[in-house]
Amino acid sequence: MTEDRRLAVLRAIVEDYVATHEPVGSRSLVERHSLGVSPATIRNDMAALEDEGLIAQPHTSAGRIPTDQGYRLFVDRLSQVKPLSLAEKRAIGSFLDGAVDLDDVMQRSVRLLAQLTRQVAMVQYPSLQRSTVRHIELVGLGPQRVLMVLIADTGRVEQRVIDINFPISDDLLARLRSRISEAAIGIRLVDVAPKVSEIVQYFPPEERPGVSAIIASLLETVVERHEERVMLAGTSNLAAFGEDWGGSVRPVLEALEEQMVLLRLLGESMSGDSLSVRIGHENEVEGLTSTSVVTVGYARGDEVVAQMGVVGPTRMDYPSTMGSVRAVARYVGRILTEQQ
Amino acid sequence: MTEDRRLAVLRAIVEDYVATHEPVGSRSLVERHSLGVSPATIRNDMAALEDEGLIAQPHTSAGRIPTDQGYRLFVDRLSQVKPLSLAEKRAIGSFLDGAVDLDDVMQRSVRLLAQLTRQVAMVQYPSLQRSTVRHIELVGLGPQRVLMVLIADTGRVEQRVIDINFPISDDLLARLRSRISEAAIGIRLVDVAPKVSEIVQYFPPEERPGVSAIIASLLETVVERHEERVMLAGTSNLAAFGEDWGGSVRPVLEALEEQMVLLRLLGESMSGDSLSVRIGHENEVEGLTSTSVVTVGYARGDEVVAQMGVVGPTRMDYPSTMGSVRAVARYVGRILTEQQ
DNA sequence: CTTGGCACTCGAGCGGTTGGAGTGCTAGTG
DNA sequence: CACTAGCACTCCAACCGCTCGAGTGCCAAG
Repeated sequence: MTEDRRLAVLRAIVEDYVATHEPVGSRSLVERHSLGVSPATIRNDMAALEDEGLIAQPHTSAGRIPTDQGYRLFVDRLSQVKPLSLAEKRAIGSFLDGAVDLDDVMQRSVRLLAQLTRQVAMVQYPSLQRSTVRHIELVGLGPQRVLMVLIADTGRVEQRVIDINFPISDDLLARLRSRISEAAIGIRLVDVAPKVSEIVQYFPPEERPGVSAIIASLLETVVERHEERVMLAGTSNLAAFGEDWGGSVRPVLEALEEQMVLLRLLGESMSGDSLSVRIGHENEVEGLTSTSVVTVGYARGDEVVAQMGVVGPTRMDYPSTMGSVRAVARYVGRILTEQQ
Repeated sequence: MTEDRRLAVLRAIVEDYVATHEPVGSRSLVERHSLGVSPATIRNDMAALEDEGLIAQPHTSAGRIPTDQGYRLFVDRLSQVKPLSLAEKRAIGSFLDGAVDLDDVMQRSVRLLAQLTRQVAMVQYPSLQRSTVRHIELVGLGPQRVLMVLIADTGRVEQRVIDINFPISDDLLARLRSRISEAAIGIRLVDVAPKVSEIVQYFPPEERPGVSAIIASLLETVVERHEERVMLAGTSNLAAFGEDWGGSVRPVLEALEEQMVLLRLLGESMSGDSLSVRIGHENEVEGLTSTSVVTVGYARGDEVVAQMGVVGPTRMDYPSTMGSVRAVARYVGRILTEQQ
């Protein structure tokens, strides 16, 4: 079937281009892959593929390179996620098993991911919103200053210093703490706001100003503000593919410096724990339109709590990258699940 | 005096080269700076400067560029720290004044510094060692798990989850907390270890295993481990001077990704609050031998608590850079001092 | 539908040439 | 003694023209 061969040609082009970073021509194609036809035939197929917008030539009389659409089709229909080698699996284990903290787990996994894929890795902290509250602590630091510490079941710890315009006694603080704990512990953070808001009414009027200041601050801090955190690693890998790759590294670095951008990259695919691949212009983030982003959710128990992934050139090795990302995500998921 | 003119020539060379990024020749030098002598004279001076190792030519019949030693002399004797413009001063104020947290202050200042200098900025958190303990909290998370929160007078908050092999009751935890507080609050962290170690003896033998586990963990965590933290910003500025600048960006990015390297960069000059400038090969860190590092300490009250600074190409505008770094450091110091 | 043949295109690489910027040196001047 | 003018020399950067090879598109034949 001729259509089949065309796809085989596309696959071959993608693979060769990813391997060599050079436009691939009809001759070298038949030499490397045993396609059983002559270069001329391949040329016809290539012309067809070019009409369909799957490949392109940088200039007349050069080989072809895949377009974003070409990669898309390759990823969707022509490739399979490549499982890691045994050595790589072991590497994951030995790299991550020593982690003591959630912070530690996050940091190790992002580094690991960068190292495995030789690209820029990002790992999002487990979402606060989706976690349940395990513990809340209020500590008086001074007459008008309170430290609030919140611990989620994922092991995430958020702290914040709150300044209030009303003096707060230790006694009040203790009562407040137990009220809040009562109302919030075991509850998912998304659902905390209404529950906690009510508790103002349990306090006598003269205490309410301080109480509601703290509560407001608590809600604002935890529910709205730095809600999601992202770690980054492997930016030096940018230099490697920046050299031969057309564009300059600058806009990419700039984009990656913005937390907001990272969150968008990771957030856009909050669809579950299946691999998400966005290729070239599919990324709406300015500056990253010639990169691809591979992300996947990782779970605690059977609930997806956040995303991790990598950013690399569109001509990356998708099967391997997807394999690495998925493997690390699963391992992190297991760690999170085990350490109840 | 002929020696004076030579130095003037060196200064002119440095200034021109920093401005244009191109080797500067005798003719253009006399044109741009009114030195009152002819190019030929300048050439003689240049030859002398070259003999002294202060300037060099990339190849015969090209202009001269300063050597590391040339910059050194320029910084030490030929330049003055350039005060910021009014607009810049205002920018610092409006940028930093809204900060709510220590985290916030750190993050804002590092970004500000990157923006002002257009280089890579680093800011170190106030040293734990040099801080005094303001508050210690122990919170039971489960039968064998404790969260420890430590707050320093600088506003720095460190938290850590500790796993112990002995069950710990809430009551014991409370007693332990008050003992530790008693022993540690108001004490500098460097001096905490001996004081806190003693308190094991106040507990009955059957409780000692758990107690000493917690204390050991506390000391290890706070005194030894991630002791110093550094934030980074402006890596995208690397790309800008990577383009025309000889070397590739890669090794620099790699070096900057290592916390340890950053700490060394900032730590090497813990000599006080005076500006430190390390030029080119004076940096012993591999990968940064063609960059310069400008750092300065910032103080809380009258004690230097940490360092901040920037990394840039050796051909940076030293007076301005030094001005910016110093100004931001002072402002941060003021913020830290005011918000007791 | 496939294939071999053929003319055509275009970029990369090479060598030679030129122009300009810059130097060092020497001899001359206040 | 310090400075200057002039001159010969060097060398890079840019330009030009050339060739070579890889690659294409098309056509006619199997």
